[in-house]
Amino acid sequence: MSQAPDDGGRRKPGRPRSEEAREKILAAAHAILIGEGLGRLTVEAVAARAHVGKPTIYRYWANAQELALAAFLSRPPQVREIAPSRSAKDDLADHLAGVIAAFASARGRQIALTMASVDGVSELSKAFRNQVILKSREAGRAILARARESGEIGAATAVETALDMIYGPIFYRLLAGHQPLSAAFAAELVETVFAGIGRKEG
Amino acid sequence: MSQAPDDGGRRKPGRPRSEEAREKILAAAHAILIGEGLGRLTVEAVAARAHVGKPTIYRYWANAQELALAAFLSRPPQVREIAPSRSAKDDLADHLAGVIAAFASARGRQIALTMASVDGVSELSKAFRNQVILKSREAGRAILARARESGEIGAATAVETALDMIYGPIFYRLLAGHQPLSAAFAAELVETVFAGIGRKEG
Amino acid sequence: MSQAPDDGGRRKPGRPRSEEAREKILAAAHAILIGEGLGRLTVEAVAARAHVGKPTIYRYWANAQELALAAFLSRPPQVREIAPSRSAKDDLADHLAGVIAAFASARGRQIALTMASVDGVSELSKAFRNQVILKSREAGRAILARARESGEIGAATAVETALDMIYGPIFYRLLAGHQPLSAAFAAELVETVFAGIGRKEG
Amino acid sequence: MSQAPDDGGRRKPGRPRSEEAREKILAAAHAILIGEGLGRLTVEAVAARAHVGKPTIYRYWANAQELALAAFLSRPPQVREIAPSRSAKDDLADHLAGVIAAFASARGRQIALTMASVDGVSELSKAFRNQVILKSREAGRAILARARESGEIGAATAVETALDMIYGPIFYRLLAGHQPLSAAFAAELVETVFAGIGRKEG
DNA sequence: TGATAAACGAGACGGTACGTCCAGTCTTTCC
DNA sequence: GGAAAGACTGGACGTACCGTCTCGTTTATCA
Repeated sequence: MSQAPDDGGRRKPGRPRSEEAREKILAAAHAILIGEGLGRLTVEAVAARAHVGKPTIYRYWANAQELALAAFLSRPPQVREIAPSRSAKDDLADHLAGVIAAFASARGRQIALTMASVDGVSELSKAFRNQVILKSREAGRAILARARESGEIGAATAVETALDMIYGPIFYRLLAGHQPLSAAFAAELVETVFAGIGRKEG
Repeated sequence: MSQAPDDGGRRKPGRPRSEEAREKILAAAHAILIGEGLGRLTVEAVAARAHVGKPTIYRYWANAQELALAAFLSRPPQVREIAPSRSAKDDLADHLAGVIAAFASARGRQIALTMASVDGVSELSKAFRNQVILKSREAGRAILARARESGEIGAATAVETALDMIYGPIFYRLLAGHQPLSAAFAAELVETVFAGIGRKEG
Repeated sequence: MSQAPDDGGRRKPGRPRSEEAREKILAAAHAILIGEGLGRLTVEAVAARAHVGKPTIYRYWANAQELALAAFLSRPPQVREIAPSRSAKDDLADHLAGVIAAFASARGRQIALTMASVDGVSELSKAFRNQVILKSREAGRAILARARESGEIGAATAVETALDMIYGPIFYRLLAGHQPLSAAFAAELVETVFAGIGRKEG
Repeated sequence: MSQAPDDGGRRKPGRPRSEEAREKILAAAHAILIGEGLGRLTVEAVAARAHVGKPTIYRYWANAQELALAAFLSRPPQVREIAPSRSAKDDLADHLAGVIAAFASARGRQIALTMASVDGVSELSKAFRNQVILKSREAGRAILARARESGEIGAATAVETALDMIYGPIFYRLLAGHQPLSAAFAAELVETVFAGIGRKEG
C-alpha cells in the first residue's frame, strides 16, 4: 500500500511484506474458488497450494471469507467492452450479453455465492461489491445516460430502478435457476424493459 | 411420515421415529438460522440446542445444508394475501410490498444466502426453490394473467421475462445492498415495469 | 474406570470409550518418548502414529506433558526382583544394580527429564512419582527394614535420610552426568552408605 | 569477548557487538525463567521483553535452551561462604544448609529442570554443569580434603561416592519432592553420611 | 572526512504444533 | 430392531513460536 516512500513519507521499520507472497496467495485462492468452490476455500489449502505459511495469509486477511473477496477483487470478471454504436438498446443488449457470458459460469456462481454470504460492512466487502458486482452496473448507467441525451428514453425515467430491472433478473436467474441464463435472454430483457408491459394507449 | 398404518399396512418393527424430535430439530435449526446465520448452522449446534443426538439429525437430512433447506421449508416466509381489486398494477404493488416486508429482514437475507449456496439438483432443493423462493412468483404470475385477460397488459408480453423484471430487482437489492429495499420501491418498480423506459412515440 | 457396571450400577448412555484407542495412544507415545525424546512428544505426532484423532487424546489427557506421564506410568521401568538372601548389604547392592540397569538408558534419561519438568500437584503427576520414580525406593525401604530386624543396621538409623543417600546419588549422576553410572557404582555406594565416612573410634 | 585488541590484533571492521544488548537479553531471560519457568522462555518473549531483535539473540545463542543455560550461568546461585572452623562435619552441615537455601526456591527448581533437559555435549552445557550445578560440589570436596588431612574421615574413603551421597539427596528431594528440603535436612544428612548405617562392632 | 562494514531494531517469511470445533460414522444401550 | 446418545477418526480453524530473512538505521574502523 504505502510502499512508495514518496519523499517525506517515513517507511515502516522491519522487513516489508512480500508482494510475491501476496500474489501467490491470491492466485492459489482464485484457482481453488474456480476449481472447487467457495466451500473448499480453506486457509490451509491455500497455504499448501501457494507454498506459504498460514500466518502469512492471516497477516493480510482475517479469514477465508475475506480471502475469497480479495481473490475475486484481484481478478474481477472481465465484461467485454462494447463499441458504442447504433442505438442504446442495441448497445445495452450487447453489453448484457457480455455480462451474462462473464457470469454464467462456475466462476459466476461462486461470485454470486460469495456476494450472498458477505455481510457488507467491511471495507473489503464494499470494495468487492463495487468492483465485482456493481462494476457492470455503472457501464449500464453510462449507456442509459447516453440514451437519455439522445432522447431514446424518457426524461422522467427512474434510472436506479431501471438499472435494477436490467441487472436484477440476471442474478435472479443465476441464483434461483428457474430459467436458463442464455445470451438470448439479454435481448429479450432489453426489449421488455424498454417497451414496458402495460397496454399502450393509442 | 408413514406413521398411520391404517389400511391393513404392517407397522414397521422397532422403535418408531419420534415426530417430536423432528420438530425440535427444525425449531432449533430455524432459531439458529435467524439468530446466528447460515454459517453457524452446524449439525452439532442443532443437536445440542434440540437435545437430540447427531445421528438423529443425519437420519432425516444428509448434512447441515439440507437441514437449512428443510428448516426454511417448514416455516416458509408468509407473504400476506392481497385482495384482488381495482387494477392489476395496484394489486401487484400491494403484493410486492408484502414480498419485500417478508424478505427485508435477517431471515430474508439468510434465505437468499441459502438459495445462493444450494446447488439445485436434489429434491429438497427443488422444493425449497419452489416453495420458498418462487412461491410468490406464482402469485405474481396470477396477477399478470388476470391483467392480460382484462387487457391491462399487452397480449404479446413475455411473461417469464416480465416476472424476472419484477422479482429479480428485489433479490438483487437484498443481496447486493446497493440501494435500500423499502416498501416505496415496490410501487416504483411496478410503475417502471409497466411503463417501460423507452420514449413513446405519439 | 467405572467401566464395570457391577450389578445395580447404571451404565452411561452412548458409545463407551475405546480401551483399544487408549492403548494405541499410550503405545505410540511411549515409542516416541523412547525413540525421539520428550521434546518430540507432540500430540499431533502421537495422533498420527496411533491412527487416532487428536480430540480422542485430549479426551483423556489435557496436554502432551500429561500424556508423557501416563505413557511412563503405563509402562513403569522394570527393576528386576532380587532373591532375598545372604546379607542386606548384598541384597541392596543387587537391587541397586537393577535400578541402575533400568534407568541408565535413553528411557531412564527421558523419565528423569519428565520427572524434572513435572510440577507435582496433579493426581497424575503424583501417581507418576509414586509408581515410576519412587517405586524402587519402597523396595529399598523393605530391604532396610529387614536389615534392622536382623540387626544388620543400627536401630537409630534415619531411614528416610538413608534412602535418599541410596537413591539420590543415582539420579544425581544420571542427570548431572559428572560421573558414569555403572553397575560397579551400586556396590561402592552401598559400601560407603553402610560404613559411613567418619573415622571409627575404638 | 575478543573486544580488547591489545597485542597488535586487528579489530574487526563494522559495528562492534553491543554489550548492553547482551546484558539486556540475559536479564530478560533470567526474569522469565524465575517468573514463568523454562517452558515459557521463548526467544520471542525474551526479544520483546529486552526490546531487542530476535537475530541479536540468535547471534549469541543457537536456541532458547542455550539461552537458558547462559542466563543461569551469568547469575549463578550464590551459596554463602562458610568460615572454616571447628569440625569438618559442622562445616559441611553449614555449607549444605547454604546449598539448600540457594536451591530450594522457584529458581532452584528451574535450574534443576534445566540441568535435566540439557544433553551435556556442548561447551555451554558443560560450563553450566560445572559452574552452576557442580560448583558447590567442589566446595564440598575441599571440606572433605581438609577432613581427611585432619584425620576426621577415613583415609580409604571413596571421595567421589561420598560427594554423590552428600549432594545427590538434595537434588533428589528437589526433583522428586517426596520429602521437604529443609535446613534441618542438611544436619541430618551430614550426620548419617559420617556415621554410616551399618551396625558398628564394639 | 567519508566510505564501508557489521551489528542493531523491527518485523515478515515458511513452517510446526497447539488446543478447539465440527463433520460424518460407529458402537453401545434403551424403548 | 430401530431410535437415541455419545465416542470415534479426521480435517480445518486461528494462534504462538520457531529460526531465517530482509529492511532501514546506527556505530565504529579504515582509507
